[in-house]
Parts: sequence; C-alpha cells; structure tokens
Amino acid sequence: MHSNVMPPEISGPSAGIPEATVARLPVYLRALYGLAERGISTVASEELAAAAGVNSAKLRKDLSHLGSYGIRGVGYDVDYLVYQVSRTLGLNQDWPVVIVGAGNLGRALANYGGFVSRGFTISAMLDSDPAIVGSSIARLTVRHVDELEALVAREKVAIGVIATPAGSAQGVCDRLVAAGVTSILNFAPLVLNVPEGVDVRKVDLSIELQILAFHAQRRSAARPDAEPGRGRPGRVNGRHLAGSSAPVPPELAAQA
Amino acid sequence: MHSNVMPPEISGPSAGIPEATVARLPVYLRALYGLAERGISTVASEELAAAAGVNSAKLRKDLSHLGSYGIRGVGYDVDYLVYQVSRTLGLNQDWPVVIVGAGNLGRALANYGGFVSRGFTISAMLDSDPAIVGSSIARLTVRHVDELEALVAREKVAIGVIATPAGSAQGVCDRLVAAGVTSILNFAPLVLNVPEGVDVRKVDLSIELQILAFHAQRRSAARPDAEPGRGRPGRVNGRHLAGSSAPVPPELAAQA
DNA sequence: GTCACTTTGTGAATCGATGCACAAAGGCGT
DNA sequence: ACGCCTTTGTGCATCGATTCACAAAGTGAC
Repeated sequence: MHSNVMPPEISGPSAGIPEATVARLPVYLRALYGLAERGISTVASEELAAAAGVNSAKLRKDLSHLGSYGIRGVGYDVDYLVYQVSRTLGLNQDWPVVIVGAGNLGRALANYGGFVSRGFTISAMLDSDPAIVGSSIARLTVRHVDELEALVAREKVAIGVIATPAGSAQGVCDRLVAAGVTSILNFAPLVLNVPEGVDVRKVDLSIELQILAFHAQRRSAARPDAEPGRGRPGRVNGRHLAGSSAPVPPELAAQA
Repeated sequence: MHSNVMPPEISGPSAGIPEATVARLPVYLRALYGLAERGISTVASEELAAAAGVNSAKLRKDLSHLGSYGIRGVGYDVDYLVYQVSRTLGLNQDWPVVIVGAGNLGRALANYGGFVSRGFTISAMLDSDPAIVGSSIARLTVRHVDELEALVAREKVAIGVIATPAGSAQGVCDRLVAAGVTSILNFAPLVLNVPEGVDVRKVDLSIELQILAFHAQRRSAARPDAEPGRGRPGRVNGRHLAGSSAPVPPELAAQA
C-alpha cells in the first residue's frame, strides 16, 4: 500500500508502531469522540473495541504500543486516551493541505465537514482549468496550479491531495514532490511513481467496487439464484476481446 | 477490514484466493489495460509488476492463484490475462449499483468516469432531501430514498454505496441489508453494524489523512526543521481538553 | 535435434499480524 | 487491612502474507 520504506531508526514516541496499528488508531479516535460526546468518561477495552468494530485483545495490544495508559480493573480515561492517540497521530499540530483538482471530487472533498475541524486545514485548492480558477469553493478561491510551488513553500504544506483526472496526476505528483511535499493522498486511478521517502496513499473507488464484486460473485456462485444482470458475451469491461467470445489461451490460438 | 467471514466451502474458480491477492487484482487489471492501449500484447511478470507497483514474485504468486496462464520464457498474453482477471473478479457480469446520498460526494461518484464503463451500472441515485429529489445528476434523476426497497428488488441490485452524512448511514445500511443487498461500500465516517454474510468496505478520507499525518510527524521528528504549522496548545482537534493544556493521567488527577 | 537463454510457478524461509489465555495490577467493599 | 472482582498488558502459538531462490518449462538460434 505504501510505496516507500521508512527510515530504519527514528527516535521519539511514535517509533516502532506497527503499520496495521497505525491504520486503526483513527478508528479508535473516532469511537472515543463518540463516547466523549455521550458523556462517557471511562471505557473498558471490550466496549471501545465493540464501538470500533475490532477484537478487544487487538485493541489492547494496539494501545499498548502508545504506552501504558489504561487502569487495570477500570479501563481507559476517554479524554486522556483521546489526547494520547491524537498526539501519536500527530494531530496536535495543524496540517496544511493543498487539494489539486477542483472538479466534482475536489469540491466534494473541500466541502467534507470532517476535514477542516480535525487537525487539517485546506491551504488552497488548485486547478488548471481557467473556467474554474477564480471560483469559490467552501470559502476558498480556486487558484491556478502554477501557484503550487510558491504556495507549498509559503504555507509549509506537507500533505497534498490529488483529485485530478488520471492523465494529469503523475505530473501534479511530480510537482508536489519537487516542491517538498512528502505525503500524498491520491484519488486518481493510477499508480503514482514517487522517489524514496515520499508517502503515498490511494483512495480508489473502482478498486473497492471490484473487490466487492469478487465477493458478491463468490456468494452467488454458492447460490445460483438471485444473480445480478448478465454481462454481454464477448465483452469484458466494455472492451472487445480480440477475435473470440470465449477467448482461447494464446499458445493454442496459433493452431486454431 | 471486512466485517464478515466468508462461508468456508465455496466451489468454483474463485475459491481459495487470498484476500491480499484479491485486493491487488484490480491494480493488475488497470495496468493491463494500460499496456493493451499501448498495443503491447505480451508482458513479462517483471514489467507488469513494475507497472502495478509491486514485487514481481508477488505478482506471479498472485496470478498463480487464478490458474497457470503464463508461458515460461515468454510472459503473459495481455488480452488473455485481462479476460482471466476480469472473470475472476466477476466483471464479466454487469453489477447494478445504487448510490444513496446525492450530496457533493454522491454527485462526484455518479460523475466519476470509471464507474459506468467498467462492469458497474448506476441503477439509481437516492436521497431524502425533497430539494434534491427530482434533480438530474449524470443523466439520472434522483429518486426518493423510500423507493430503495422496490428498486433493489426490481433491478436486482447487489451493491449499495452509502454517501450520506454519518447520522443517516446506519439507517440506510439497515434498509439496504433488509432489502437484500449484501455488498456495501461506505463513505460515511462511522463503523457500520451489519449481520453476518454482508460485506462492507469503507472509504474514509479522514482516516487516510491521519495515517499520512502520523508518517509525516515521524519524518519531521527526525528532522526538527521544516515542520508544519504549530497546533494551538490545549486543543486537540478543535476540542478543548478537560481542564489542562498538558493533560495529566487520570490516576494522578485526583491528587493534583 | 540440441543447446543456451528466458521466464514462469512454487517450495521453503521469513516476517508481521492476530487472537488466546493468563498473570499482574489496580479498585472496592467489608 | 484484606480479599474479591474486574480489566489491563503481554507471552505464546497460530495464521497469513511476503520474499527468495531455483527447478521446470518453454522459445529460438544454429
């Protein structure tokens, strides 16, 4: 999932936390906020695990990587744990983010409520389309993408979000990296090429749908009824196969 | 990541493929399309792996789970592999999808190019807001969410996409499940509760951002210069901590 | 037909993640 | 002060995923 390898030796409180644990900490944090809003000040691992949708042993092991912040026989103090998890994730800083691409997706991201309020600030939205540059989205004026380098330097942007079409994504990525951005969230449907030391995460609708389709197919293979609409024979994903509706293996095609 | 456990014994070609492999197949598929568009008809595992951003041994082992479709000394036939991967993922069928929530995100999803053309068809967009119901998005008329059950039954919808605010998501999810949908893609920032046998995948912007923040913090801890904007002391994620800007552990708070 | 070369498919070692099960640690009632 | 009860933190076994390294299998040249 990550295209880089972390430097082997980093000191500090967040050293040596397994990647799988890091990926779950935000889920725990959200569950903790939910509890705090309901006025709950102390929570046992069993309850918190249920709220986060994980096994309680896993939760305890995850939290143990941050330190020993629970009280045996009692549980965890919600506010204190919120603080510790937030600090571990680096959310007690404010992270300026730049969004490149102000199309439908970029607009949706900018208007996404949970964005601004939780440790991340949108420094700017950029686009290359003159018809979009200058318009207002979520109280921000869309700037031209050529301001990217200056903006990253001035606002000390560390995180870039790519919400452009696939064709422009690698170019935008290169510019972000050259400008010093080392964390990139990619919504464009392609594999980005980045140098060592740059952290890329991708969010990909069609990949998720295809994984769902695989499991759905498995299920309907067990129950041959209730299948979804049939595909058109001879087409795969809207693309005609070369020459055959039931493709032959290439090593046999010659003699056929 | 998945909230359900697959039935242990399922016959058919897609049985016994590791979850990690399934998650990479869509990436391989996209890389294969890219090669096919450039007129390349045969590809070695090394090249395809590079295009997909993975190790070549991993790629070969992944593909070996689908069958033995390569030719030693030569590589893989691109078109044939596209067909096999597509079939394995269930993409030679057409999957009707319903999107619930026609806000910014729902609109962005509906307009997302790679949606319609690749094995998935949007059966309908639903919303509960009377001001939105009836409007047109991506050549679809937004229907009221109360049509959900009838629509799922009529169109044999197997995949539901939840693009509502967090508050409505669990309710929508319950209705989808009750209507017979067993695959759900969730964009709302909460953990959905579903019965056994329902497959949920989530896409969560803020979780991805927080994971990036963790790694960015690690990096800047190694190089104390070039840090992002400072957080406001005493606040964590826009929420005031109870009573202290440097919170004390709860077991010490009593004596303080 | 034979040989050199390329590339697949996979056995085996390694690495990381998960989950059980329990000892250690703390609170609380008496 | 003591003992019971609850819950954490973790050692250990297991499971799955990754990576290496190579034998098997195929191509193409001569």
